[in-house]
Amino acid sequence: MPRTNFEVAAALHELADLLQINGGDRFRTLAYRRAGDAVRGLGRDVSTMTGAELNAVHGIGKATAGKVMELLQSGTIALLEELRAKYPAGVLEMTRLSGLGPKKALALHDALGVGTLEELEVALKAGRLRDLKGFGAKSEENLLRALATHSREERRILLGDALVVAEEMLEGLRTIPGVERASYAGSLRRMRDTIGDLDLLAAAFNPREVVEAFGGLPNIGRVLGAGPTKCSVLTRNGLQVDLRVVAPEEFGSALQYFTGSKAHNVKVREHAVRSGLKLSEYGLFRAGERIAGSTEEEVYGALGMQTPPAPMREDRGEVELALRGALPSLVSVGDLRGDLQSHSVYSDGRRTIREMALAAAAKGYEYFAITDHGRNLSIVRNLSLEDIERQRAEVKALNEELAGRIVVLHGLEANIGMEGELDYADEVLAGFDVVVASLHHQLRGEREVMTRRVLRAIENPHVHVLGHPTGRMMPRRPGSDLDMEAVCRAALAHGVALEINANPRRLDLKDDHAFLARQMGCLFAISTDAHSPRELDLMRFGVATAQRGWVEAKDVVNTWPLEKLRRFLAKSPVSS
DNA sequence: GCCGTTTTCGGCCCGACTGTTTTCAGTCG
Repeated sequence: MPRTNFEVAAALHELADLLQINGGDRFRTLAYRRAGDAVRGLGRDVSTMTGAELNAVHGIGKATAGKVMELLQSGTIALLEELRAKYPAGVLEMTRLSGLGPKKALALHDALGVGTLEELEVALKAGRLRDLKGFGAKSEENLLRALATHSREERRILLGDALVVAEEMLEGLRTIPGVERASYAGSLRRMRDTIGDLDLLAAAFNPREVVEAFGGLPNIGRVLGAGPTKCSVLTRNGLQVDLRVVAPEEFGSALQYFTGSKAHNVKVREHAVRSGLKLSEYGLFRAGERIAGSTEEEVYGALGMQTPPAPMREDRGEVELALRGALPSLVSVGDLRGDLQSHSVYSDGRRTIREMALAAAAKGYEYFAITDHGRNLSIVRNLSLEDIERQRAEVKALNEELAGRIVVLHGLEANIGMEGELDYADEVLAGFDVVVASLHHQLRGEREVMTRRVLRAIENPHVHVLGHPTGRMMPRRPGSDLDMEAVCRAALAHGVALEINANPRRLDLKDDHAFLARQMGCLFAISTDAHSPRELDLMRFGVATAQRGWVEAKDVVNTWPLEKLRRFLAKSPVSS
């Protein structure tokens, strides 16, 4: 039975797609698609919601709420089944081909009886499309190519990898004569955990020359296409990059447009229309006259709203808040005073505690926790009871040596066992300054089982932080199926902070979960889980994920001064 | 189907490109 937000959203999107093929009212189609987006970005678990609660969500009306309830209770939607019976799955799949939308896919189905990708290929090769109205030799060629590329599975790359490439390319772009400003846009600027392709934007008066010079930058593998103001290229490692060059007075509106998300843009443009204005990538216009465009702040300002930070732009209510001047003040990298998860040579880290501490001090941190693995994580070197004593002495000596520069906290990353038990007896756990409890093995259990394990760990009075809560590891390992609302409730009740692990392969809590936890009033720790000094720099990815969840600095325990953090670690009341 | 500092009815974002046409529908982002 479907229960995850992802599955419900997928069903609504499929319903929208099939209705579109069916040729119904296109706004009805749009409504289901928006409702699907709303479910996906819900933050809370849709299967725990009542019909009335669903109906209260913006973009979900009475009819859609009814369909979702039907899906949750019966396992499917009658209308969806009806449409599935009417159109072979292949028709829907055909619309995934680049250049083939619902209208043409249906035309192929009706005129030629084509109902699968294989049948389409046969028809194409037999030249049966050529004489069909609306198709020609060119469509034939394009569809054959689309079929060939379709079989390669969709590739998205990790945020961390994409950002490195983007910054490299921006650096190159800025050296091109005539380029006044340049930025990356799209899902990368919104800091999504994975990125499809890179969108770059430049401001210049000589777009043609810029486009040409861009194609010659060192890390470009192949130019896919180029026009007077834009081009698409493949980098040497196969990432597609789209560059668009605009006039400087259009840069802000273009950046706003290309940053998205699409849903955010639609919402903003609707507001513009209601205000008698027109917003496009070329600027904000009143009666054909540009009234804003050179910066995003100018554009949003002229619309009477605050500028939402890019990670918030997912149409989760940020437009409404920005219009009321009520955007939250999101946590930023500069707010952090320390890192609460890291590893040394005592477990699977690559450097000594001293080396790690010095690197943390160089970042300007006030405190820093070393949290090597406990003894039940047998796949890596871990802490024996003797190790713990040696480590404690080492930390004490280090704190004397580094007094005034940084405070080292003696921590542990405890492993959550099959029954929620941790590595050591209570009196051993009590000896650490900070205990992070994390799942590392047997992550694929049933939701009830996994949730029970995590809840037991949270209830342990010596645990301060729940580390990388779901254990996901992108791109392959999806993470445990947890009742995240129950986890948040327990964390709140027991004074446990939820980690937002900043490693780009984890980003766990992920954005949606952080959004939910923030709504429920939870506390967070944003930690790098660094295994080397360099990995301390990963912090910005954790912060970006927190921002996507609308997390504020006051909710993040490692933005607090050491004294306040110590009260939290002592499980004493923390005044704000 | 959804929604409301113009609206409980009548609207629903904007522009570019492509391939097929001969003025435009479909697709995409």
